[in-house]
Amino acid sequence: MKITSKGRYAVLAMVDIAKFGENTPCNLSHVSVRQNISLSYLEQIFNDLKKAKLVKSQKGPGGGYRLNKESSEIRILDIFNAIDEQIKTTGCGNNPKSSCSGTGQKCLTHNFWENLEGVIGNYLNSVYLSDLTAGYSISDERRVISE
Amino acid sequence: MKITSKGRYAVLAMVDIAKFGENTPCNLSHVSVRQNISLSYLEQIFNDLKKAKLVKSQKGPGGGYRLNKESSEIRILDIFNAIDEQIKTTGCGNNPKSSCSGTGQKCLTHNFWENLEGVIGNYLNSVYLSDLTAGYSISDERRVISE
DNA sequence: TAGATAGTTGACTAAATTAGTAGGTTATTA
DNA sequence: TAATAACCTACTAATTTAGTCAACTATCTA
Repeated sequence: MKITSKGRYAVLAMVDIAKFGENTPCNLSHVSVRQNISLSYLEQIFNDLKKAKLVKSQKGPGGGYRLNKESSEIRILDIFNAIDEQIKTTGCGNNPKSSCSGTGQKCLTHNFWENLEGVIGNYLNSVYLSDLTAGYSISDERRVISE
Repeated sequence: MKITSKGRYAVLAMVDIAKFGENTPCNLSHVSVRQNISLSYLEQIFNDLKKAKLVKSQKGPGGGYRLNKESSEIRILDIFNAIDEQIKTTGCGNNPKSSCSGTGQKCLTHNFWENLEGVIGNYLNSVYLSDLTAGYSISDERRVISE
């Protein structure tokens, strides 16, 4: 159960933009240095973010990226969707009608995995970019003591 | 944000064992056929499950695997831990003191990712194997409508 | 209008991980 | 003692990830 670096980077870079791009556009070289992410990789990510209209761009000197909405209107789930970071725990294909593991019917655990996806999705949908820039604290949620 | 097949298989196979192994040990060939999982792969998985004492084995003809506890005492998180399916969304190493992306300090999103891990962990910790054998329903939890 | 800046695009690739396969050994029981 | 089924280790093919590289286009400023 992991997140891809792309997903982590996308959220981190959006927080960076939200934080440093309030008055002036942020160019990716700066984001790259501040957050320690490869510039070329950032370019790919911002390509997706722009297509999803989460950011807008300005070419040329002094240009860069800015948020396209208030950070209080951008949900983390929006960022995940933009870069196609799917929340996918079931074994079946994208078609919701398709069966699990090619057996022609739902596997014994299908509903459970769907619920897990729901739990994760609900959470990502409930957190806004503005929550992160405000210094989201660990005490905001109970943590599980695993093991 | 995905689960590995190993993780999916482990939970599915445990449900299978819980369901079909009540009176007699389940041999993995049968599980393999019923759940459509490679036998050799199942063997590896059950090796881990046994080490974690979630199942016990019986060699020889008529042998197989059975649960080592009541299914109402086995949490899904236990299964994840047994096969080392980690819930890991932060970018930093295993050492909790280590920094994110080698910068020597926590990244801007660190707390958020930790919270996400907590949300997932709490959920997996709250569901028992017995919930799944009882026909866990999608209506047990609210689902998010994403996109 | 030249040159620098910064976004845009697409093709390519090394490394890591996943998802197995293959082949044998050991223990048990009928 | 033959069949069964767990146990164990090494290997590998495929996929995904996490980038790199190279070129192009738009825009601003001097």
